[in-house]
Amino acid sequence: MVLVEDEGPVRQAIERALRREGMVVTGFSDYPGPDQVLAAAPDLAVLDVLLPGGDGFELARELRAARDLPIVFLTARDAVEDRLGGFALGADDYLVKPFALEELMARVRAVLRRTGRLGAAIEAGDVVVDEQAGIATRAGSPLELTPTELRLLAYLVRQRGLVLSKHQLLTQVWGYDAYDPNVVEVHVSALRRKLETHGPRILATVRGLGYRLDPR
Amino acid sequence: MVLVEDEGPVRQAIERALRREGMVVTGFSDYPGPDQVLAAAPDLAVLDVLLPGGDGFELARELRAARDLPIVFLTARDAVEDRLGGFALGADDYLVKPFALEELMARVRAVLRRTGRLGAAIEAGDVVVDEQAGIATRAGSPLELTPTELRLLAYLVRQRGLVLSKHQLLTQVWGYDAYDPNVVEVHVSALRRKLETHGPRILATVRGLGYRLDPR
DNA sequence: CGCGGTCTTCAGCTAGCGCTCAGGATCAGA
DNA sequence: TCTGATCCTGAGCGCTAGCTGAAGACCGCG
Repeated sequence: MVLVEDEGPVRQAIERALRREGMVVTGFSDYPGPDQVLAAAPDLAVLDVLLPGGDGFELARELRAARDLPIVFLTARDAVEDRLGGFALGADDYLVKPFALEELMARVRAVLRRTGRLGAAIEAGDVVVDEQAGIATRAGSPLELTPTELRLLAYLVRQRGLVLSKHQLLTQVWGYDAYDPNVVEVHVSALRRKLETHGPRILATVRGLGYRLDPR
Repeated sequence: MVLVEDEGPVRQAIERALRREGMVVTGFSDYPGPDQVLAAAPDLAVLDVLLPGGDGFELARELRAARDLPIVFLTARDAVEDRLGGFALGADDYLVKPFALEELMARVRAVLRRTGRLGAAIEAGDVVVDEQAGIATRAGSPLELTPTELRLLAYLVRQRGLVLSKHQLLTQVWGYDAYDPNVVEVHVSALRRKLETHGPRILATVRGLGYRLDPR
Protein backbone atom coordinates (compact mmCIF):
# COMPACT_ATOMS: atom_id res chain seq x y z
CA MET A 1 0.00 0.00 0.00
CA VAL A 2 1.39 3.33 -1.02
CA LEU A 3 -0.37 6.53 -0.10
CA VAL A 4 0.52 9.93 -1.56
CA GLU A 5 -1.34 12.82 0.04
CA ASP A 6 0.13 16.16 0.99
CA GLU A 7 -2.24 17.25 3.76
CA GLY A 8 -0.74 15.84 6.94
CA PRO A 9 -3.81 15.18 9.08
CA VAL A 10 -5.68 13.67 6.19
CA ARG A 11 -2.79 11.41 5.34
CA GLN A 12 -2.43 10.28 8.92
CA ALA A 13 -6.10 9.51 9.24
CA ILE A 14 -6.04 7.39 6.10
CA GLU A 15 -2.85 5.65 7.12
CA ARG A 16 -4.28 4.69 10.47
CA ALA A 17 -7.43 3.39 8.88
CA LEU A 18 -5.55 1.26 6.37
CA ARG A 19 -3.21 -0.14 9.00
CA ARG A 20 -6.21 -0.95 11.08
CA GLU A 21 -7.26 -3.28 8.28
CA GLY A 22 -3.93 -5.00 8.48
CA MET A 23 -2.29 -3.35 5.49
CA VAL A 24 1.30 -2.22 5.34
CA VAL A 25 1.29 1.44 4.41
CA THR A 26 4.03 3.66 3.04
CA GLY A 27 3.05 7.32 3.10
CA PHE A 28 4.45 10.17 1.03
CA SER A 29 3.63 13.81 1.64
CA ASP A 30 5.23 15.15 -1.50
CA TYR A 31 5.62 14.01 -5.04
CA PRO A 32 7.69 10.83 -5.00
CA GLY A 33 9.53 9.35 -7.92
CA PRO A 34 8.10 6.16 -9.40
CA ASP A 35 11.14 4.29 -8.15
CA GLN A 36 10.45 5.36 -4.59
CA VAL A 37 6.90 4.09 -4.88
CA LEU A 38 7.82 0.80 -6.49
CA ALA A 39 10.50 0.21 -3.86
CA ALA A 40 7.67 -0.33 -1.39
CA ALA A 41 6.40 -3.21 -3.54
CA PRO A 42 2.80 -2.09 -3.09
CA ASP A 43 -0.36 -3.96 -3.99
CA LEU A 44 -2.22 -0.69 -4.43
CA ALA A 45 -1.53 3.02 -4.64
CA VAL A 46 -3.79 5.79 -3.35
CA LEU A 47 -2.80 9.06 -5.00
CA ASP A 48 -3.93 12.60 -4.43
CA VAL A 49 -4.25 14.27 -7.81
CA LEU A 50 -3.10 17.70 -6.73
CA LEU A 51 0.38 17.42 -5.34
CA PRO A 52 3.05 19.97 -4.60
CA GLY A 53 5.77 19.39 -7.14
CA GLY A 54 3.82 17.17 -9.45
CA ASP A 55 0.65 15.64 -10.71
CA GLY A 56 -0.97 12.42 -9.54
CA PHE A 57 -1.95 11.53 -13.07
CA GLU A 58 1.58 11.82 -14.34
CA LEU A 59 2.81 9.66 -11.49
CA ALA A 60 0.14 7.10 -12.24
CA ARG A 61 1.19 6.98 -15.88
CA GLU A 62 4.75 6.26 -14.92
CA LEU A 63 3.78 3.63 -12.38
CA ARG A 64 1.55 1.89 -14.86
CA ALA A 65 4.33 1.88 -17.38
CA ALA A 66 6.57 0.12 -14.90
CA ARG A 67 4.15 -2.48 -13.67
CA ASP A 68 0.48 -3.35 -13.29
CA LEU A 69 -0.52 -1.55 -10.12
CA PRO A 70 -4.11 -0.82 -9.03
CA ILE A 71 -4.58 2.91 -8.42
CA VAL A 72 -7.21 4.91 -6.56
CA PHE A 73 -7.29 8.69 -7.06
CA LEU A 74 -8.34 11.35 -4.59
CA THR A 75 -9.50 14.46 -6.39
CA ALA A 76 -10.85 17.88 -5.56
CA ARG A 77 -14.24 18.60 -7.04
CA ASP A 78 -13.30 20.77 -10.00
CA ALA A 79 -10.43 18.53 -10.92
CA VAL A 80 -12.90 15.82 -11.86
CA GLU A 81 -14.35 17.43 -14.93
CA ASP A 82 -11.11 18.62 -16.48
CA ARG A 83 -8.92 15.73 -15.98
CA LEU A 84 -11.15 12.76 -15.78
CA GLY A 85 -9.83 11.97 -19.17
CA GLY A 86 -7.10 10.55 -17.02
CA PHE A 87 -9.56 8.01 -15.73
CA ALA A 88 -9.08 6.24 -18.99
CA LEU A 89 -5.47 6.23 -18.02
CA GLY A 90 -6.23 3.42 -15.66
CA ALA A 91 -7.54 4.49 -12.32
CA ASP A 92 -9.27 1.53 -10.76
CA ASP A 93 -11.38 3.91 -8.77
CA TYR A 94 -11.46 7.50 -7.59
CA LEU A 95 -13.05 9.55 -4.86
CA VAL A 96 -14.06 13.17 -4.94
CA LYS A 97 -13.17 15.15 -1.86
CA PRO A 98 -14.70 15.45 0.56
CA PHE A 99 -15.39 11.86 1.39
CA ALA A 100 -15.85 9.87 4.54
CA LEU A 101 -13.01 7.56 5.47
CA GLU A 102 -15.45 4.67 5.44
CA GLU A 103 -16.05 5.34 1.80
CA LEU A 104 -12.37 5.16 0.94
CA MET A 105 -11.95 1.97 2.93
CA ALA A 106 -14.79 0.35 1.06
CA ARG A 107 -13.31 1.31 -2.30
CA VAL A 108 -9.86 0.10 -1.38
CA ARG A 109 -11.22 -3.22 -0.21
CA ALA A 110 -13.28 -3.50 -3.36
CA VAL A 111 -10.34 -2.83 -5.64
CA LEU A 112 -8.13 -5.28 -3.82
CA ARG A 113 -10.80 -7.91 -3.95
CA ARG A 114 -11.38 -7.31 -7.62
CA THR A 115 -7.73 -7.49 -8.47
CA GLY A 116 -7.42 -10.61 -6.36
CA ARG A 117 -4.74 -9.21 -4.11
CA LEU A 118 -6.78 -9.44 -0.93
CA GLY A 119 -5.66 -12.12 1.46
CA ALA A 120 -6.80 -15.67 1.60
CA ALA A 121 -7.24 -17.52 4.87
CA ILE A 122 -7.71 -15.93 8.26
CA GLU A 123 -7.48 -17.77 11.56
CA ALA A 124 -8.15 -17.64 15.26
CA GLY A 125 -6.79 -20.41 17.42
CA ASP A 126 -7.52 -23.73 15.73
CA VAL A 127 -10.17 -22.21 13.48
CA VAL A 128 -9.21 -21.38 9.89
CA VAL A 129 -11.52 -19.61 7.45
CA ASP A 130 -10.90 -19.09 3.76
CA GLU A 131 -13.78 -16.99 2.62
CA GLN A 132 -12.61 -16.95 -0.97
CA ALA A 133 -12.56 -20.71 -1.16
CA GLY A 134 -15.66 -21.03 0.99
CA ILE A 135 -13.92 -23.38 3.39
CA ALA A 136 -13.60 -23.42 7.14
CA THR A 137 -11.84 -25.90 9.39
CA ARG A 138 -11.36 -26.46 13.07
CA ALA A 139 -8.36 -28.42 14.33
CA GLY A 140 -7.85 -29.58 10.76
CA SER A 141 -11.33 -31.03 10.35
CA PRO A 142 -13.54 -29.36 7.76
CA LEU A 143 -16.69 -27.66 9.02
CA GLU A 144 -19.72 -28.06 6.80
CA LEU A 145 -20.99 -24.51 6.97
CA THR A 146 -23.78 -22.86 5.07
CA PRO A 147 -22.88 -19.60 3.30
CA THR A 148 -24.34 -17.47 6.07
CA GLU A 149 -22.54 -19.41 8.76
CA LEU A 150 -19.29 -19.00 6.85
CA ARG A 151 -19.68 -15.23 6.59
CA LEU A 152 -20.61 -15.07 10.24
CA LEU A 153 -17.62 -17.10 11.31
CA ALA A 154 -15.30 -15.09 9.07
CA TYR A 155 -16.49 -11.87 10.64
CA LEU A 156 -16.14 -13.27 14.14
CA VAL A 157 -12.62 -14.43 13.38
CA ARG A 158 -11.65 -11.03 12.03
CA GLN A 159 -13.02 -9.33 15.12
CA ARG A 160 -11.84 -12.00 17.53
CA GLY A 161 -11.68 -11.00 21.15
CA LEU A 162 -14.20 -8.21 20.73
CA VAL A 163 -17.78 -8.27 21.83
CA LEU A 164 -20.01 -7.94 18.79
CA SER A 165 -23.59 -6.88 19.33
CA LYS A 166 -26.33 -8.66 17.46
CA HIS A 167 -27.11 -5.45 15.72
CA GLN A 168 -23.54 -5.08 14.61
CA LEU A 169 -23.55 -8.63 13.29
CA LEU A 170 -26.78 -8.01 11.44
CA THR A 171 -25.43 -4.95 9.71
CA GLN A 172 -21.97 -6.35 9.00
CA VAL A 173 -22.75 -9.96 8.15
CA TRP A 174 -26.29 -9.72 6.88
CA GLY A 175 -26.38 -6.14 5.67
CA TYR A 176 -29.69 -5.64 7.46
CA ASP A 177 -31.02 -2.43 8.85
CA ALA A 178 -33.84 -4.08 10.74
CA TYR A 179 -33.16 -5.54 14.11
CA ASP A 180 -34.28 -9.08 14.69
CA PRO A 181 -31.96 -10.54 17.27
CA ASN A 182 -33.35 -14.00 16.84
CA VAL A 183 -31.90 -14.36 13.38
CA VAL A 184 -28.46 -13.99 14.85
CA GLU A 185 -29.26 -16.29 17.75
CA VAL A 186 -30.40 -19.06 15.47
CA HIS A 187 -27.29 -18.92 13.32
CA VAL A 188 -24.99 -18.63 16.29
CA SER A 189 -26.68 -21.68 17.69
CA ALA A 190 -26.13 -23.63 14.49
CA LEU A 191 -22.56 -22.42 14.15
CA ARG A 192 -21.77 -23.46 17.70
CA ARG A 193 -23.15 -26.93 17.14
CA LYS A 194 -20.75 -27.40 14.24
CA LEU A 195 -17.79 -25.77 15.92
CA GLU A 196 -18.19 -27.76 19.10
CA THR A 197 -18.04 -31.15 17.46
CA HIS A 198 -14.29 -30.52 17.17
CA GLY A 199 -13.45 -28.77 20.42
CA PRO A 200 -14.69 -26.75 23.38
CA ARG A 201 -16.85 -23.63 23.17
CA ILE A 202 -14.96 -20.64 21.85
CA LEU A 203 -17.94 -18.53 20.84
CA ALA A 204 -19.06 -16.95 24.09
CA THR A 205 -22.31 -15.18 24.91
CA VAL A 206 -21.87 -11.87 26.67
CA ARG A 207 -25.29 -11.30 28.06
CA GLY A 208 -26.78 -7.96 27.23
CA LEU A 209 -23.91 -7.11 24.91
CA GLY A 210 -23.53 -9.74 22.24
CA TYR A 211 -21.05 -12.48 21.33
CA ARG A 212 -17.31 -12.82 21.42
CA LEU A 213 -14.99 -15.30 19.75
CA ASP A 214 -12.26 -16.23 22.19
CA PRO A 215 -9.17 -17.46 20.41
CA ARG A 216 -6.97 -19.83 22.37
CA MET B 1 -17.11 11.29 23.86
CA VAL B 2 -18.03 14.86 23.24
CA LEU B 3 -21.30 15.74 21.58
CA VAL B 4 -22.11 19.22 20.31
CA GLU B 5 -25.69 19.59 19.11
CA ASP B 6 -27.95 22.54 19.78
CA GLU B 7 -31.35 20.88 19.48
CA GLY B 8 -32.12 19.63 22.97
CA PRO B 9 -34.27 16.57 22.27
CA VAL B 10 -31.94 15.38 19.54
CA ARG B 11 -28.95 15.81 21.80
CA GLN B 12 -30.58 13.93 24.64
CA ALA B 13 -31.61 11.05 22.42
CA ILE B 14 -28.08 10.72 21.10
CA GLU B 15 -26.61 11.00 24.56
CA ARG B 16 -28.81 8.25 25.89
CA ALA B 17 -27.99 6.00 22.98
CA LEU B 18 -24.25 6.52 23.39
CA ARG B 19 -24.43 5.92 27.12
CA ARG B 20 -26.27 2.71 26.52
CA GLU B 21 -23.21 1.61 24.57
CA GLY B 22 -21.14 2.30 27.62
CA MET B 23 -19.64 5.57 26.52
CA VAL B 24 -19.12 8.53 28.78
CA VAL B 25 -20.73 11.49 27.11
CA THR B 26 -20.22 15.19 27.62
CA GLY B 27 -22.87 17.20 25.81
CA PHE B 28 -22.76 20.82 24.71
CA SER B 29 -25.77 22.69 23.43
CA ASP B 30 -23.90 25.76 22.26
CA TYR B 31 -20.57 26.44 20.67
CA PRO B 32 -17.90 25.39 23.16
CA GLY B 33 -14.31 26.50 23.15
CA PRO B 34 -11.76 23.92 22.12
CA ASP B 35 -10.44 23.94 25.66
CA GLN B 36 -13.81 23.01 27.03
CA VAL B 37 -14.01 20.11 24.66
CA LEU B 38 -10.49 18.87 25.31
CA ALA B 39 -11.06 19.11 29.05
CA ALA B 40 -13.40 16.16 28.69
CA ALA B 41 -10.50 14.11 27.31
CA PRO B 42 -12.71 12.65 24.59
CA ASP B 43 -11.93 9.75 22.30
CA LEU B 44 -14.29 11.09 19.68
CA ALA B 45 -16.24 14.24 18.92
CA VAL B 46 -19.66 14.35 17.27
CA LEU B 47 -20.25 17.85 15.99
CA ASP B 48 -23.27 19.50 14.50
CA VAL B 49 -22.10 21.71 11.65
CA LEU B 50 -24.64 24.47 12.19
CA LEU B 51 -24.26 25.84 15.68
CA PRO B 52 -25.50 28.98 17.38
CA GLY B 53 -22.45 31.14 17.91
CA GLY B 54 -20.09 29.24 15.71
CA ASP B 55 -19.31 26.72 13.08
CA GLY B 56 -18.61 23.02 13.55
CA PHE B 57 -15.90 23.11 10.91
CA GLU B 58 -14.02 25.87 12.64
CA LEU B 59 -14.23 23.99 15.92
CA ALA B 60 -12.99 20.85 14.24
CA ARG B 61 -10.03 22.70 12.78
CA GLU B 62 -9.06 23.96 16.21
CA LEU B 63 -9.50 20.57 17.81
CA ARG B 64 -7.43 18.87 15.14
CA ALA B 65 -4.71 21.42 15.61
CA ALA B 66 -4.57 20.69 19.32
CA ARG B 67 -4.59 16.94 19.15
CA ASP B 68 -5.47 14.00 16.95
CA LEU B 69 -9.16 13.55 17.62
CA PRO B 70 -11.57 11.56 15.47
CA ILE B 71 -14.53 13.66 14.39
CA VAL B 72 -17.97 12.82 13.04
CA PHE B 73 -20.08 15.60 11.58
CA LEU B 74 -23.82 15.98 11.56
CA THR B 75 -24.91 18.15 8.66
CA ALA B 76 -28.06 19.46 7.09
CA ARG B 77 -28.36 18.44 3.48
CA ASP B 78 -27.52 21.67 1.74
CA ALA B 79 -24.67 22.36 4.10
CA VAL B 80 -22.78 19.43 2.65
CA GLU B 81 -22.33 20.85 -0.80
CA ASP B 82 -21.54 24.41 0.19
CA ARG B 83 -19.25 24.06 3.07
CA LEU B 84 -17.77 20.64 3.00
CA GLY B 85 -16.02 21.49 -0.23
CA GLY B 86 -13.54 23.76 1.44
CA PHE B 87 -13.06 21.41 4.27
CA ALA B 88 -11.76 18.63 2.08
CA LEU B 89 -11.49 15.57 4.28
CA GLY B 90 -10.52 15.68 7.92
CA ALA B 91 -13.81 14.27 9.07
CA ASP B 92 -13.60 10.62 9.89
CA ASP B 93 -17.20 10.31 8.93
CA TYR B 94 -20.31 12.43 8.52
CA LEU B 95 -24.06 11.96 8.51
CA VAL B 96 -26.65 13.98 6.69
CA LYS B 97 -29.72 14.87 8.72
CA PRO B 98 -32.14 13.34 9.17
CA PHE B 99 -30.58 10.05 10.12
CA ALA B 100 -31.57 7.06 12.19
CA LEU B 101 -29.96 6.86 15.60
CA GLU B 102 -28.81 3.37 14.81
CA GLU B 103 -26.99 4.74 11.82
CA LEU B 104 -25.06 7.17 13.97
CA MET B 105 -24.26 4.45 16.47
CA ALA B 106 -22.88 2.25 13.75
CA ARG B 107 -20.69 5.04 12.40
CA VAL B 108 -19.42 5.97 15.83
CA ARG B 109 -18.57 2.37 16.59
CA ALA B 110 -16.86 2.03 13.24
CA VAL B 111 -14.77 5.13 13.71
CA LEU B 112 -13.75 4.15 17.21
CA ARG B 113 -12.86 0.67 16.13
CA ARG B 114 -10.85 1.96 13.20
CA THR B 115 -8.96 4.49 15.21
CA GLY B 116 -8.21 1.85 17.79
CA ARG B 117 -9.65 3.82 20.62
CA LEU B 118 -12.21 1.23 21.32
CA GLY B 119 -10.98 -1.96 22.83
CA ALA B 120 -8.11 -0.16 24.39
CA ALA B 121 -8.27 -1.39 27.94
CA ILE B 122 -8.34 1.12 30.76
CA GLU B 123 -6.83 0.44 34.16
CA ALA B 124 -6.51 1.63 37.70
CA GLY B 125 -4.00 -0.12 39.90
CA ASP B 126 -4.38 -3.86 39.42
CA VAL B 127 -7.83 -3.49 37.86
CA VAL B 128 -8.08 -3.70 34.09
CA VAL B 129 -11.30 -3.12 32.16
CA ASP B 130 -11.70 -3.80 28.48
CA GLU B 131 -15.21 -2.68 27.76
CA GLN B 132 -14.98 -3.67 24.13
CA ALA B 133 -14.06 -7.21 24.98
CA GLY B 134 -16.54 -7.20 27.84
CA ILE B 135 -13.82 -8.32 30.21
CA ALA B 136 -12.52 -7.06 33.51
CA THR B 137 -9.67 -8.46 35.58
CA ARG B 138 -8.08 -7.78 38.92
CA ALA B 139 -4.50 -8.83 39.54
CA GLY B 140 -4.77 -10.93 36.41
CA SER B 141 -7.80 -12.91 37.53
CA PRO B 142 -10.94 -12.43 35.48
CA LEU B 143 -13.92 -10.89 37.27
CA GLU B 144 -17.27 -12.35 36.34
CA LEU B 145 -19.22 -9.15 36.06
CA THR B 146 -22.73 -8.55 34.84
CA PRO B 147 -23.12 -5.89 32.14
CA THR B 148 -24.21 -3.27 34.65
CA GLU B 149 -21.33 -4.01 36.95
CA LEU B 150 -18.94 -3.79 34.05
CA ARG B 151 -20.24 -0.41 32.98
CA LEU B 152 -20.11 0.79 36.56
CA LEU B 153 -16.57 -0.39 37.06
CA ALA B 154 -15.47 1.09 33.75
CA TYR B 155 -16.87 4.45 34.73
CA LEU B 156 -15.26 4.30 38.15
CA VAL B 157 -11.93 3.43 36.59
CA ARG B 158 -12.15 6.29 34.15
CA GLN B 159 -12.97 8.70 36.95
CA ARG B 160 -10.57 7.10 39.40
CA GLY B 161 -9.64 9.18 42.40
CA LEU B 162 -12.73 11.35 42.10
CA VAL B 163 -15.72 11.22 44.40
CA LEU B 164 -18.76 10.28 42.37
CA SER B 165 -22.19 10.94 43.77
CA LYS B 166 -24.88 8.32 43.45
CA HIS B 167 -26.85 10.70 41.34
CA GLN B 168 -23.92 11.15 39.01
CA LEU B 169 -23.49 7.40 38.71
CA LEU B 170 -27.18 6.96 37.97
CA THR B 171 -27.10 9.46 35.15
CA GLN B 172 -23.77 8.40 33.67
CA VAL B 173 -23.90 4.64 34.10
CA TRP B 174 -27.60 3.97 34.10
CA GLY B 175 -28.83 6.90 32.06
CA TYR B 176 -31.51 7.48 34.69
CA ASP B 177 -33.14 10.73 35.56
CA ALA B 178 -34.82 9.38 38.67
CA TYR B 179 -32.89 9.12 41.86
CA ASP B 180 -32.99 5.89 43.79
CA PRO B 181 -29.75 5.67 45.74
CA ASN B 182 -30.36 2.08 46.67
CA VAL B 183 -29.96 0.93 43.10
CA VAL B 184 -26.41 2.18 43.16
CA GLU B 185 -25.76 0.79 46.61
CA VAL B 186 -26.86 -2.66 45.62
CA HIS B 187 -24.65 -2.76 42.56
CA VAL B 188 -21.70 -1.27 44.38
CA SER B 189 -22.14 -3.96 46.96
CA ALA B 190 -22.11 -6.70 44.36
CA LEU B 191 -19.15 -5.17 42.58
CA ARG B 192 -17.17 -4.96 45.80
CA ARG B 193 -17.84 -8.57 46.61
CA LYS B 194 -16.30 -9.58 43.29
CA LEU B 195 -13.43 -7.11 43.42
CA GLU B 196 -12.46 -8.08 46.95
CA THR B 197 -12.02 -11.76 46.24
CA HIS B 198 -8.75 -10.75 44.58
CA GLY B 199 -7.45 -7.98 46.82
CA PRO B 200 -8.24 -5.33 49.42
CA ARG B 201 -11.01 -2.75 49.18
CA ILE B 202 -10.31 -0.08 46.60
CA LEU B 203 -13.85 1.18 46.14
CA ALA B 204 -14.33 3.52 49.09
CA THR B 205 -17.53 5.00 50.47
CA VAL B 206 -17.39 8.72 51.06
CA ARG B 207 -20.26 9.15 53.43
CA GLY B 208 -22.75 11.77 52.37
CA LEU B 209 -21.02 12.34 49.05
CA GLY B 210 -20.71 9.11 47.12
CA TYR B 211 -17.99 6.64 46.14
CA ARG B 212 -14.40 6.85 45.03
CA LEU B 213 -12.15 4.31 43.37
CA ASP B 214 -8.68 4.51 44.88
CA PRO B 215 -6.03 3.20 42.57
CA ARG B 216 -2.85 1.89 44.17
C1' DC C 1 -43.34 -28.10 -11.35
C1' DG C 2 -41.21 -30.67 -7.71
C1' DC C 3 -37.18 -31.16 -4.78
C1' DG C 4 -33.32 -30.23 -1.55
C1' DG C 5 -31.04 -27.03 0.86
C1' DT C 6 -31.03 -22.78 3.33
C1' DC C 7 -32.79 -18.95 5.77
C1' DT C 8 -36.21 -16.89 8.65
C1' DT C 9 -40.05 -16.88 11.81
C1' DC C 10 -42.37 -18.56 15.69
C1' DA C 11 -43.18 -20.14 20.26
C1' DG C 12 -41.97 -22.23 24.51
C1' DC C 13 -38.65 -22.68 27.89
C1' DT C 14 -34.77 -21.47 31.03
C1' DA C 15 -31.87 -18.85 33.63
C1' DG C 16 -29.58 -14.76 34.68
C1' DC C 17 -30.14 -10.08 35.75
C1' DG C 18 -31.67 -5.86 37.82
C1' DC C 19 -34.66 -3.90 40.95
C1' DT C 20 -37.24 -3.53 45.33
C1' DC C 21 -37.62 -4.25 50.01
C1' DA C 22 -36.54 -4.68 54.69
C1' DG C 23 -33.64 -5.45 58.56
C1' DG C 24 -29.40 -4.58 60.46
C1' DA C 25 -24.90 -2.16 60.73
C1' DT C 26 -22.38 1.98 60.84
C1' DC C 27 -21.51 6.68 61.31
C1' DA C 28 -21.81 11.67 62.75
C1' DG C 29 -23.36 14.95 65.79
C1' DA C 30 -25.21 16.45 70.10
C1' DT D 1 -24.36 7.40 74.85
C1' DC D 2 -28.42 8.35 72.35
C1' DT D 3 -30.53 9.32 67.90
C1' DG D 4 -31.40 9.99 63.24
C1' DA D 5 -29.36 9.59 58.85
C1' DT D 6 -26.86 6.89 55.84
C1' DC D 7 -25.24 2.79 54.06
C1' DC D 8 -24.92 -2.33 53.45
C1' DT D 9 -26.62 -6.62 51.99
C1' DG D 10 -29.39 -10.99 51.78
C1' DA D 11 -33.63 -12.48 49.82
C1' DG D 12 -37.13 -12.61 46.53
C1' DC D 13 -39.57 -11.49 42.38
C1' DG D 14 -40.68 -10.10 37.74
C1' DC D 15 -38.75 -9.37 33.39
C1' DT D 16 -36.33 -10.20 29.51
C1' DA D 17 -32.35 -11.97 26.90
C1' DG D 18 -30.97 -15.95 25.00
C1' DC D 19 -31.49 -20.87 23.34
C1' DT D 20 -33.52 -24.19 20.52
C1' DG D 21 -36.72 -27.37 17.99
C1' DA D 22 -39.93 -27.09 14.47
C1' DA D 23 -42.50 -25.20 10.83
C1' DG D 24 -42.98 -22.09 7.08
C1' DA D 25 -40.90 -19.18 3.27
C1' DC D 26 -37.67 -18.80 -0.18
C1' DC D 27 -34.48 -19.99 -3.90
C1' DG D 28 -31.86 -22.34 -7.33
C1' DC D 29 -31.82 -26.41 -10.04
C1' DG D 30 -33.15 -30.15 -12.70
